[in-house]
Amino acid sequence: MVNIKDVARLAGVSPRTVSRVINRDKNVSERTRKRVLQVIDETGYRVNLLAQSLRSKKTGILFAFVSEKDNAFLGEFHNVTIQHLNEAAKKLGYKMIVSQSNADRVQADEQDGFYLLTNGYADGAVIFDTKDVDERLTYLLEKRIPFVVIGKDKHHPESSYVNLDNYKAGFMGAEHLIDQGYSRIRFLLGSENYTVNEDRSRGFLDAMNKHGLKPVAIDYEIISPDRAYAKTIEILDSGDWPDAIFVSGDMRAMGVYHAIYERGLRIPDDIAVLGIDDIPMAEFSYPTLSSINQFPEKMAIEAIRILDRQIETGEVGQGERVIFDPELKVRQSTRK
Amino acid sequence: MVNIKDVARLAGVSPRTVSRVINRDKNVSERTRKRVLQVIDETGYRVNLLAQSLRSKKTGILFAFVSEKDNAFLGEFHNVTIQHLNEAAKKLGYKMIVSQSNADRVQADEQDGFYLLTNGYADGAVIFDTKDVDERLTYLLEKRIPFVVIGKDKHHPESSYVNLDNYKAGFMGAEHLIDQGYSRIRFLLGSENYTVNEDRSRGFLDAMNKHGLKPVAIDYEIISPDRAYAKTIEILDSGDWPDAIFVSGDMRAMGVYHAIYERGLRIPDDIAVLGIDDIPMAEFSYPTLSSINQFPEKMAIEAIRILDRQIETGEVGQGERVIFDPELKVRQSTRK
DNA sequence: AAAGAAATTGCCATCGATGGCAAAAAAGGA
DNA sequence: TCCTTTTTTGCCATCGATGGCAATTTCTTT
Repeated sequence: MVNIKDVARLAGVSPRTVSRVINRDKNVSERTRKRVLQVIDETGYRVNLLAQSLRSKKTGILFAFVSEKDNAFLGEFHNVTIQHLNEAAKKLGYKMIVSQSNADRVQADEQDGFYLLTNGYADGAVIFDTKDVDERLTYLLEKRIPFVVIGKDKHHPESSYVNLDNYKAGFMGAEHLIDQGYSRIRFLLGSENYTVNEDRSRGFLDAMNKHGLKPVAIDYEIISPDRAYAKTIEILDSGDWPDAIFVSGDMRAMGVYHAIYERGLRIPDDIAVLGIDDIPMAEFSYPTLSSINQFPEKMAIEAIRILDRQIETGEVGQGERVIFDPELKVRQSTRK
Repeated sequence: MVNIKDVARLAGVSPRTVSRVINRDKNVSERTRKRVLQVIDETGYRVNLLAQSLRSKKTGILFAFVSEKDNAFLGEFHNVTIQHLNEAAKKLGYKMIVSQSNADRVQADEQDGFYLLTNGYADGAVIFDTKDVDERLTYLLEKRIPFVVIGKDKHHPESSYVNLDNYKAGFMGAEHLIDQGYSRIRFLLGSENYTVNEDRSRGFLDAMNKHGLKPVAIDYEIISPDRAYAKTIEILDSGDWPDAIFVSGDMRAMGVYHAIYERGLRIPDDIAVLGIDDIPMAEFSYPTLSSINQFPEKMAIEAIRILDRQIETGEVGQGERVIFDPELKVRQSTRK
């Protein structure tokens, strides 16, 4: 592979001059610039990013970490948000990369994406869905490596995050269903030890209490459409039917739909369904799915902005936070 | 950030010795090893991967490139395959990273993932779904940068790929529907200029011809569940109903389902639906979705194996190919 | 205890690029 | 034309790690 010295030799200049041309330094005469550019073109020379980054102590790369479990959340919030993160990162001149990394694995094996971040391959990271206690965050704070959580980290006052007001989302969802006249409401949620879900369930329960209702149950570990399907079948076959199912994640709501259809029931007449995420499919399902919007684009933009600031100023651990208000989109699936 | 020299100084040895300890070189006395390890522990030293990779000319990193458009294929084949690629890569000691990169952008802007690959940030790449003509592949071949396509590249005899026999998949799907007694079949496909889709449609048409049938139509650009929904509504409202819809992508098949439900029709009695991918949801939908399996896990393993071989041996451009036979999973959605 | 073999450690150059500064070349002024 | 100023270019050191080899230390052996 041709390097800067080769180019320099072929162009009859010093490597330093080639470097200047590459970096658009104006202290280069037009004549040499042309010559160098031509050699670059002829040889197909590409600057070595490893060397550049080593020297400059900057990679211009940001990681987005998804946990292995998350990836099972196919087609939901993460995918959409990553799209937006990507765009936002580009706008600020960063390169965005997605990698898997599991919480609770600080001294992770070298294959884990987290290893790349801690060992200099990136300038910072966006971390999705941290667990109740996420050792990685403690580690990053200690090392002063920039990061932003998408979700909530209640354990470190210094960590920055961008989050939906999940308490409000849970509250709002329950109250909407109650408003519509539903009262035997079941709430399907992801893993219990994620703060996001903890908040949602608190909000949900508070709303139920406020109206003097008890939820039929809150079901955890509903982390995919097929789990949602299986759980709903189980619920319907138990005989003790709810009149509404509130489910965290629109894709999972589709699993709920199928179970309800399979048992010959109708939405929303027999059972209402309310989702969270408001993905495009919510509008293109039958019946159209009521859902709570998380504003993934706004979240992504804020996340990158915060990360960029940390990287630029070196001020890590300022505990900058942005909380979004959930927005309810009422469609057919909850209209009695 | 603490570096190898700091550790060396604190441990009272030379950097070279620290390096030996890090790399588990056995030519180090037990006493110094202990001392060095202790200093590493105390200081929290982490080896700088940029420096390591620059020196060794190896990063141990593989990219998986998804095009921006692909990401709209939420929750489908790509997501699952990436999971498997990740695992397979780990097994062979690589770190796997996902990035967006668009075909036809060789001299891409610096933010594009492709730039990272061509400029030394990775050892090789898995490229999804190349277009009919993908300049990137030409470029990588010329530069002798290892890559494997998941899909098919009919333009370069030297490029390696792992692929489903898409012709056969199209053929098999059509023939299954015909066997079941359907004859007015519509085929919904992604972008026309992807070789994958070209092959599927050829297979489909050949099967129809073989049985003396004409497809009602082949519809392209159906790249997401919502597009599938919209197209199906359009089809149903046109009055000229098909009796079966064959759709590339199970997630998109869900869009078809919703449109059919919305128009008050039943699956498979009024209209049959057949998907491709065989994602978990196929089994957990109502009715369960017949689908054609692409064997994402096997594909991922083969892809990584091929890539690893290229990297290890330096033999790039051998045109190694692995083609998988599609497997039809018959479920309720196509049983008359 | 001396000599030779084996184990351990350190020095230097290198991977590819660039910041800082000095040297060289070109331009401007009298 | 000579001197000063400005522009252009090059040298050297450095980012952090490691391969190759030489130097040193330790261990064997007689």
